[in-house]
Amino acid sequence: MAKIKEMKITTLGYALLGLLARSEQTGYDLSQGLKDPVSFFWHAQHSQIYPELAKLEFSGLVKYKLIEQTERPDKKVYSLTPLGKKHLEMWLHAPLTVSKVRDELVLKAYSLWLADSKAAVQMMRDHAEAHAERLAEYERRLELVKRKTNKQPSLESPWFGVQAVLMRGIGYEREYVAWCKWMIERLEKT
Amino acid sequence: MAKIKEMKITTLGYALLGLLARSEQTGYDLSQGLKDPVSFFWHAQHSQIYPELAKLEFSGLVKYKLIEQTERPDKKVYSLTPLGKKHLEMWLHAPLTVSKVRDELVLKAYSLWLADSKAAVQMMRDHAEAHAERLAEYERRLELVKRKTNKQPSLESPWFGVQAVLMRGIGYEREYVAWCKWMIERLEKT
DNA sequence: TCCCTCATGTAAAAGGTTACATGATTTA
DNA sequence: TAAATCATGTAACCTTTTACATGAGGGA
Repeated sequence: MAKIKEMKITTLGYALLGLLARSEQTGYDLSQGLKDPVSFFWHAQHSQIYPELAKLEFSGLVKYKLIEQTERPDKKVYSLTPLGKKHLEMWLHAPLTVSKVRDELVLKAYSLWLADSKAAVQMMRDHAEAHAERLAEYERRLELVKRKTNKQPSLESPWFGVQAVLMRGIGYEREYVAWCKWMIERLEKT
Repeated sequence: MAKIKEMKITTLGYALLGLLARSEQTGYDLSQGLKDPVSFFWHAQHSQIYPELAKLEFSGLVKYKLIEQTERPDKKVYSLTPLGKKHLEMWLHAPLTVSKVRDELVLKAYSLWLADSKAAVQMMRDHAEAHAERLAEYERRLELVKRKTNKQPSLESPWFGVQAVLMRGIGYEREYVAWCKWMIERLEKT
């Protein structure tokens, strides 16, 4: 009656399954993948990824081939098992509550009536610039998707996922820049 | 040489200081305050707030009066000390890197090419509705700010902080709804 | 020479959620 | 009668970050 190989899959686990559904990868690759472009909505350090992969493997959701290398450390190339794909699909269809936001800049804005307004303007300028850069990067990537798929990916193509998250990223960053600019204007005209 | 009363202040600590800079409050009040409207960009459970307040008090950033009550449990009314205000202002002026986003719906969107598109549409509809409700709520609150401050709060008024975060909230939710609608359209026309 | 990339892990600490614990009053 | 509000806390657990650990090869 003992429950074997049953472990609760975390959101990070599903993030990894989602990446592996596209192509087999090493833990190292995945830690890069969770930077770019997935990093926009989910991120993790390699110290979290390696143990998570071990759990997924133990639960039979992923498997790996060991590739021996001479000039580089050996590597484990992970791929989805049919069970892993099934679990990923189950997760996709499960209901989800709205994710909570944590944004330290907005938290600061809440107390900005106590701050020096010149310093506040400078802070907002810096963030406007950082978000504008991200916006440009996502727009560049969306152009790339268009080129690779002839205008529009089909709904069954992994490129659809890329398009979907880039669209969200673009909207998010564009709106963030607009807010920073509104803040700057408000702070500047006494 | 021993370091006494020196503790690193967490972001939650600053969130609490920012609330106490507006008015003295109990831990209970603060846990409500971190729901509404601050919850949009920072949130915490009371189990995190009470120990954090104790730390802030130990460090001399806040103090409290014990109010004895007969029909209700006794309460501690916290307020900012001058040191607390100084630290809050220092934090406001400290540089800040861009906050990372964690959004499980966008994570799902990335793998949505594997899902049933009808179910996906339903999920997007639910989220569009939830975000539209928040949008309406923030807009209602912004109207209230306008009425309370005769159109526009001054930069030195705490209402400016409220206006700032509501503006961000409104932009965020409006853009989120727009993305959900774009997703629905894409998923519906084959 | 120093830093970056590839490549995998572990350990410790910090941050955050869920559950446990108590108990009177008010509202549905 | 059941749930919500007021009011404060602790304990256990889970998640995430930062630091420790190793080591070869390539580029500035």
